[in-house]
Amino acid sequence: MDAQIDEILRKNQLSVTGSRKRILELFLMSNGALAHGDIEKKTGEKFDRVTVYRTLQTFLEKGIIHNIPTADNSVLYALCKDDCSEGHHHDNHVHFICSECGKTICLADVTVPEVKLPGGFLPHEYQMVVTGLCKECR
Amino acid sequence: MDAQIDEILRKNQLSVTGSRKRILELFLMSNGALAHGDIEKKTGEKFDRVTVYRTLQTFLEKGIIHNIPTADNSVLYALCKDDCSEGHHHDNHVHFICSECGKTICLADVTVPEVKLPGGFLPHEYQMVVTGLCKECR
DNA sequence: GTTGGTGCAAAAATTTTGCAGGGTG
DNA sequence: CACCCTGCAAAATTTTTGCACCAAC
Repeated sequence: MDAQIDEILRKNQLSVTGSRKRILELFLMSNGALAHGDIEKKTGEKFDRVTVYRTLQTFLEKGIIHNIPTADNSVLYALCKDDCSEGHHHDNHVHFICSECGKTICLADVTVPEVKLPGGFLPHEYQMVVTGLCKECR
Repeated sequence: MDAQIDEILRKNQLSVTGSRKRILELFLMSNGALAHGDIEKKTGEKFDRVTVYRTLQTFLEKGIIHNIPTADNSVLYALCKDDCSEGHHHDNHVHFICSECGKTICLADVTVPEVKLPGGFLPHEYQMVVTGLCKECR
């Protein structure tokens, strides 16, 4: 795990620092989406709030994580797949939001279907969000 | 138009007030999604910022509008179709967000394709957001 | 007249920015 | 050692809450 973290950071030309390692570790462990608040809690507020903001921003720019839309418009981040390059996400799986427990789940196996757009539109990224009840809450 | 607005408000057991009429009118005219900031601008700041917040909140609860998740996690609202009842939305058309001019366009003719979910998930609403360049900006 | 909505003020929460010190490569 | 990252402080922005007044029914 530790080696994996280092590799991800180095591959993106980022210096390996404590906060980056820890936050990246959280994403690898959680296997889901994290909010800014989650990260603060899970690190035990060991890092400055500002550092968390900047680290997330950096990860976003490098394409290590992406942000995902949620039902209540809070800000959630999730790990990108390996084939995300800088500024270019191929993260077109479906996100499921449970309206009961509020959890956001990445349905990695469900790919976003292609849609035909009216002429003139130049699509760049597709996102799909399904809301409903998850396994536990139904 | 004015009669239509009154009817919508009355149908939802809301008193007909200036701000509600104006904000609802904006949604009917825009035929697309509006951000909180858009509304403040388009009303010429005639109404208190707080009133706008509360009006939007009320409309949300009544199911007159719904919020749209966007790629950059800004908060957008759009009118619900007629068959939206309270807390029950069937607004499954595609939203297009232009990354150049920032406009959000409802592609009413493009329906969201059905996707197969893994067992256990009980879907309620499908939303799809496409980002890219619109006709004017490409 | 009663109920509910609005505006104002203030507080709370979230996010951004500047700068000096410290860790990384 | 040069550079980038972090923490602290402060500012800017966004959202929420309380209360008195006014408008809608």
